[in-house]
Amino acid sequence: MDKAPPETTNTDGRRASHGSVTLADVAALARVAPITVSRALNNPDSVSETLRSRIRTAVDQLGYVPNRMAGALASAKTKVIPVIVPSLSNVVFIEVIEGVQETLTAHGYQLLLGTTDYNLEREAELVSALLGWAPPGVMIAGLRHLPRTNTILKNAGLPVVEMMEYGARCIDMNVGLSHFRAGMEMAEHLLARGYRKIGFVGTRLRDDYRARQRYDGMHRRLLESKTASDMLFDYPGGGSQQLGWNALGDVLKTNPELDALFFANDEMAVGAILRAQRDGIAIPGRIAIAGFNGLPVSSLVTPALTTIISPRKLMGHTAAEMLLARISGGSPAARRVNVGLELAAREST
Amino acid sequence: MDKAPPETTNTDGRRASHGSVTLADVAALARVAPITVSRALNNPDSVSETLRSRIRTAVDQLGYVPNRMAGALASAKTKVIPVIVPSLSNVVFIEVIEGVQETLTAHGYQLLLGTTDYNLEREAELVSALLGWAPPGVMIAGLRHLPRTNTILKNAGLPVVEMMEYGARCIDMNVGLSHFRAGMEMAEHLLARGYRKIGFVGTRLRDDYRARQRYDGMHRRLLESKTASDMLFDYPGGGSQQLGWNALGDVLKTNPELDALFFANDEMAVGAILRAQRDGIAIPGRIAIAGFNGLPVSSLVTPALTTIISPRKLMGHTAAEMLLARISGGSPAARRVNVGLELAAREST
DNA sequence: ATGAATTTTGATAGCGCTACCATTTTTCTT
DNA sequence: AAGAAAAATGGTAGCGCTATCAAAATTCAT
Repeated sequence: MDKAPPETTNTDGRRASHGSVTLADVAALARVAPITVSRALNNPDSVSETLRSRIRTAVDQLGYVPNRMAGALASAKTKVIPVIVPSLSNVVFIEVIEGVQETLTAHGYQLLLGTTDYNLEREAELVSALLGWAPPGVMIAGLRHLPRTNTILKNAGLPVVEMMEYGARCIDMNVGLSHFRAGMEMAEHLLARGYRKIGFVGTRLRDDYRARQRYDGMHRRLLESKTASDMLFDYPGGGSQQLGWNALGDVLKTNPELDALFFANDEMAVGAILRAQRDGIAIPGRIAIAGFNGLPVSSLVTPALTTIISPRKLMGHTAAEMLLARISGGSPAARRVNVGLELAAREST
Repeated sequence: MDKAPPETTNTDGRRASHGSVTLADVAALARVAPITVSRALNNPDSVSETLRSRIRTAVDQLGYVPNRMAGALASAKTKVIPVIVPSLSNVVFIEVIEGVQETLTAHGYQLLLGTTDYNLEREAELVSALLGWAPPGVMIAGLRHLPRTNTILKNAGLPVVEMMEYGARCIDMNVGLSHFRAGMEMAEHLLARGYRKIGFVGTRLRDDYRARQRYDGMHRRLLESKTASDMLFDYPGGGSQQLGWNALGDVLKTNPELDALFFANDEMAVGAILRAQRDGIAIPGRIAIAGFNGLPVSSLVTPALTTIISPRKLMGHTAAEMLLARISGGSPAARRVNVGLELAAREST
């Protein structure tokens, strides 16, 4: 905080980055070689106490901030990890990111965020662009990508974790849960409670193929039962509470024969419950409602929402830990982890 | 996708970053000078059509991904912008980030995410660390930082936008709203509806000083009125629906004389409403409830929640636009923007 | 005390890219 | 057609840091 130069450009007119205080300046002030300063900062134990403290003083005095670019370029190592998710509007991704962030931060890594808006083309571009940062690993949502994306990631030869869904084939590592199975379990539950005409309400199902997998799971189980049938409702727009609110009205009007609705997520399901409350529609009397995710709100609404709880933060933690394990040369406990799911049977069904 | 080398290390045993295909390789294949490839990629118009297509072919054939570190080091420019927020558990920050992300992405910038967990010490470290990426600008939540943080940011001499709150003194640019005013307006509203004993329910108010400012605003207005009084409740933990749910019970038991509760955010307020619904507590008959933020759910609960709507995504967009304007040399329309707020008087009061 | 093993420090040479200026080629002017 | 202006291309020299190996200083063993 003493004599940081106000100008961003050097006096000689040549390029300069930010504070313009370089490692060499520190070295000069501390009367040591630049490489020693580098060591003192990155590997303190390899420098004697004397020099270390002299260097620390110089660093503080000059307000030196290491240029990560230069360091990364020289060592071909960074501590920035791209995390690629479809969207930030969905709480689910947020919580996974949170888990990832917590673990990464604890190990001194930074998170470089990319969103694809469920567009695989954009995902491919993003992966390419982010690889330009020479990251030590990549975290990405989903198992389905363009062939191009798979190729790029495989060729990059770095640790990759695919998150959110669990499946047989992954690029490198995989942490998630089976959405197909989630759908089956919910179908099982609804059948057990006597529902026979079940609607699945989702949004943008062509893009959100994980929600679609839940539908497929449900559909399969209902087919097996031979006594029940389903109906698929696909709305445009994000899976918000407002959408669930609207959907309940629509569906009841156009398909009064339905006796249960399985929503693609808790947000929508909660919206539907709030609508039912407002309009005096009996749940589960008139129609049963189920969701997916196990958001905290699901247990607070009346009636409490039947849902499938997914361990989102755990997923983030696990994924980050696996990645870090691989980065530091070791191998993770397992290359594929199914974090599982838990059906919470509550009042709404 | 042709001949990407499987190894990460060079044959000569020296360091290599990722794909190891460099600009020089592309140049060799296209039979031009490296600098021409650089130009073809960064400033296509300055290269003839002939060479440009020859270079593009070479790039595709080799699967070349530019090394951003090297580029950034050489040009002292990056397209990565640090965004520093207290937490990801709060929807409010997410929506601002979303807005920021949309605008930044549209201009080819990347978002480097940092969270402080409401810890100013950590914030200072984060700022320092992120400046090491020589970013062209910085976005940070809040106007209150450690003196050290202010110094670092000012000395860095780059565009800085402070978001979320609007105030007189900012490091460089500021986009937000006045939380003090929000508190006053809510007090005004509650007074107008005849409430006189008002509780403010928040969490971690020492850290979340913006919530505290809302309380201060309310307190001031109530003092002026001379007829009303307030009471402050400060809970530990995050401001979740569950916490609002619990708080309603606590507060009614220990302070039955209260006739209104102003929650620090909509999440808590909605939790309280859901609890009231479940327990048959009349709102606003027994007690009025108000929130802050204007989350979509606030208008879906019964009774609909009175709240103050803050334009969060707009804040993110505006902030990002101002920053980009400054980065590209221009100056933003204004250095300080008050995005304003809107009180939605609904059924819960 | 003396040579060997160990620790600490330094000199050198890039990492992959772009700024800067010089050179060549093309287009324009009269 | 000859020279001037403009456009396209290239050579050189770093950006700030760290890997590698070499040298110096220290500690250890006998």
